[in-house]
Amino acid sequence: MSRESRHAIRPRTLEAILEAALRLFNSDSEVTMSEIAKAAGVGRATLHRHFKDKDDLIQTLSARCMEEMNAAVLATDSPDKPAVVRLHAMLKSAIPLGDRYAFLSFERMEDEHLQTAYQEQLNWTSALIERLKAEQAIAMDVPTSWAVAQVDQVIWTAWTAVWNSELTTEDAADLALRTLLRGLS
Amino acid sequence: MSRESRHAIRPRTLEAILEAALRLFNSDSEVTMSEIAKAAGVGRATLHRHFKDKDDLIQTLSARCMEEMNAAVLATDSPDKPAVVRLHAMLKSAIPLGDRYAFLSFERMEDEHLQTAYQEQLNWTSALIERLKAEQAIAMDVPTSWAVAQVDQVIWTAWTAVWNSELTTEDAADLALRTLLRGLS
DNA sequence: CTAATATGATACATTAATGTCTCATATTTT
DNA sequence: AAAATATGAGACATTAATGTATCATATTAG
Repeated sequence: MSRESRHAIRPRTLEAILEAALRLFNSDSEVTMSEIAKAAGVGRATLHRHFKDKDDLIQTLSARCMEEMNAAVLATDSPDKPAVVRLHAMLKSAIPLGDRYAFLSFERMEDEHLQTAYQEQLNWTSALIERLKAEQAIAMDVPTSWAVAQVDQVIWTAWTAVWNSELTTEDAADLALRTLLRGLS
Repeated sequence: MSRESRHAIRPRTLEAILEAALRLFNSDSEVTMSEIAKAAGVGRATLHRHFKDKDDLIQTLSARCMEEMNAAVLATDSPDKPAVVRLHAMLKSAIPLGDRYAFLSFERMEDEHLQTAYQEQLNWTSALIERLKAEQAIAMDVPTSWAVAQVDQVIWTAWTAVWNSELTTEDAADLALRTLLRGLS
């Protein structure tokens, strides 16, 4: 929402738009503004009133997803506990937000502020990986970048399994934790 | 190339187009035919002469990627050897084709024939997972669908690492194998 | 070398999506 | 209840991508 809106946006309208946009972008990245408006049950003009263009919408949605991810992970984090516990908590928080995760991964991030925020996410995970190594939960000789990538991927895989009703969130988080700890040991 | 071309296509032209298209689609799914033509060093008219529309190009490219994947995997497969050996061989073959893999995963497959071919790929992997279970290389209680997803994801992760010059193909395949076997044990 | 033909460049028409505007209606605020 | 204002619907203009046709040139095949 870069445009200094001449109209304030109603909460319901904003939520409906962002929810529909997230869903549609995840099922097909080539979505039109018309389709988003229709799926959100909102007039096309309303969309253009509040979002300058598709990039503006994507940027707003990206920022929202990033905030939600950060908030969810930080809310359940306990820096004092063992890294394994923290990883488990992180997975349980992040997996239900897998759609946000996927969106952030797929969309190109042209916005610099957002890029650095995403980088901080990766750094957070990197730091956790290092602690896992220090606590000998995973092997030292596994490249940290590899481990971080595995964490990213397993969140997406777990979310997909949950979304397909193959697993519950709990089971998916447990399986993800086990897969990661053993796979990287 | 659904259109019964009034002009035959020259091998170099076809290769240049498909190579450019694969590269561009993987870096941004919203690519125009113009961009593809330009990247391929080919006239825009030539593109439209041989491909009815973007879907036609995607379909042709998808079929090509599928064939290459199948050929590469089957060429190095030894059905008689232990499943672990077969998995390793499969990873070594598939990782260098990670870009094909990614393309097939990202693009929606509207073509029915292609969908079944992709499903066969997944079935092949499923069968391999079952044999790994039978040979006690991985745990019985890991859902096969989870294991298949892990294999898919690790190929993509490994290819990315290779593409980023973080690992060699050999190292990536070894790391992928190790991650999978331990992670699913 | 010559004929056949695939290509590139250009011009042109068509289409789909975008972005803007107005105004009646619905919602919220006071 | 009345005023303020966000929304929906539709008309409209603009733009970007698409798809087609022509013709000179380059490439290939004979």
